[in-house]
Amino acid sequence: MLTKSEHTTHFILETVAPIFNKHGYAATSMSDLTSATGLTKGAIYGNFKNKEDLAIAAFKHTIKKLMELISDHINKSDSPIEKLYRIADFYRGYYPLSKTYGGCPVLNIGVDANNQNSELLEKVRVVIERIQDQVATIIEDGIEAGEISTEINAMQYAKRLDSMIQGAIFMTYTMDDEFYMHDAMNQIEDMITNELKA
Amino acid sequence: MLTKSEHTTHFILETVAPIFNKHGYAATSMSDLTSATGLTKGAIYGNFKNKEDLAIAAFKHTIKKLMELISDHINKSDSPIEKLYRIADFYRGYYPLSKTYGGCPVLNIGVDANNQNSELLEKVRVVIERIQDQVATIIEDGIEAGEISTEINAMQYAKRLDSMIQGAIFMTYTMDDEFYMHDAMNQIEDMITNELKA
DNA sequence: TAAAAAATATACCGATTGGTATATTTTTTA
DNA sequence: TAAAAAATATACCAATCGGTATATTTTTTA
Repeated sequence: MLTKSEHTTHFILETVAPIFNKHGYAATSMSDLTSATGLTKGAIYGNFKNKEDLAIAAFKHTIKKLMELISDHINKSDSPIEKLYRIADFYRGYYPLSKTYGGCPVLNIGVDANNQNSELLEKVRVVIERIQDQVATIIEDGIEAGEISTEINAMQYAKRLDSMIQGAIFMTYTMDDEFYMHDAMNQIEDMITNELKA
Repeated sequence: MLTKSEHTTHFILETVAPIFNKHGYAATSMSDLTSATGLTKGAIYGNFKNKEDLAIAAFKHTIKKLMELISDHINKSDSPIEKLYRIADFYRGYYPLSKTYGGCPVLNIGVDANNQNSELLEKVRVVIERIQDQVATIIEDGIEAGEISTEINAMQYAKRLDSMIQGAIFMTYTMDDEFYMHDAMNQIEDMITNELKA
């Protein structure tokens, strides 16, 4: 059973994460957070050392939830090449989904933390590397299974896909137009079919 | 000849634009700007209505300089298809170049302004649309000149290229690794050669 | 259920925020 | 070069900032 403070910690993160994600670190004030949670500074500072610690915990909280969602979606299939198609399929619905978290945390916190908060930036980098490692592993599994061409450099391809996805996320949010996301996923599916398949 | 205040206005924009671009709107304080310029609030508020007006003017200032650079680079060739290759070539050097402006203003201000400053976001959108229109026009010229396949949807392709470029910019900055930019430009060159060419 | 401990609220801190009214200086006009 | 105008500096404003010490309340332990 969760203790009272564990409940409060979770509640604070759940409430606060979308605010940091939407507005950025500097533009989010502690009073924004107290009024959103209905708690006082005493409660928040009792559970988190300071604003930066809270922002980092909030980022990790959102990432954990998102990573579980995408993992669940991918692992509905066992075939590596099918898993890649499933990644594209997941991101087709990413705009409305990520909106419920206040936007894409990798994009928003990545840009926000650059030149501003090196500790937070480092967390973003670790997440990006983890995502790319997972995609590269799927590609390598596909090569081993004979589904994917041996010509493919798994890590390079994982980075290329990640870069295309992040670009589509940025454009979709900035222009408020899902065309970018859908077009990028069409392109990625074509790449899987025409470049990756053995 | 420039008047005194025109000089000052230009000097303020030149000094202030990279700061807004790097730190974002909320994280940039007026005292950051007075100490960077060596001017007082009186001087700055004499030339700009308020902080938001200054941020908008600073964004436009950087965009104007960047657009001139890329236009000059592209227009060294007359052939539409060569112009497209030249776009890729321009962005190969974009990381060190844009660093001198405090980063990519479209990416940084686009993310920063979303959910925060609708007026600034609108300026970013107008710039993105202008860039895409110019690329689409080059593609259309290429189709008319028989250099580019008639199968190509110019506007769709311009958006796709733009999205890929923005993704590469984000990844390059966030990971501090030019691999992403170079790999994306290799990919774009391949697309021009294998998908666009008539 | 009473005492101890943990969690939360209250009240406050000095520093900084964007912005302005006015005084001073510099530049331009005549 | 003197007067008018423009540009800049100074000094100040109320509001808000992140953070903390302490009081109060709630929860847990015994």
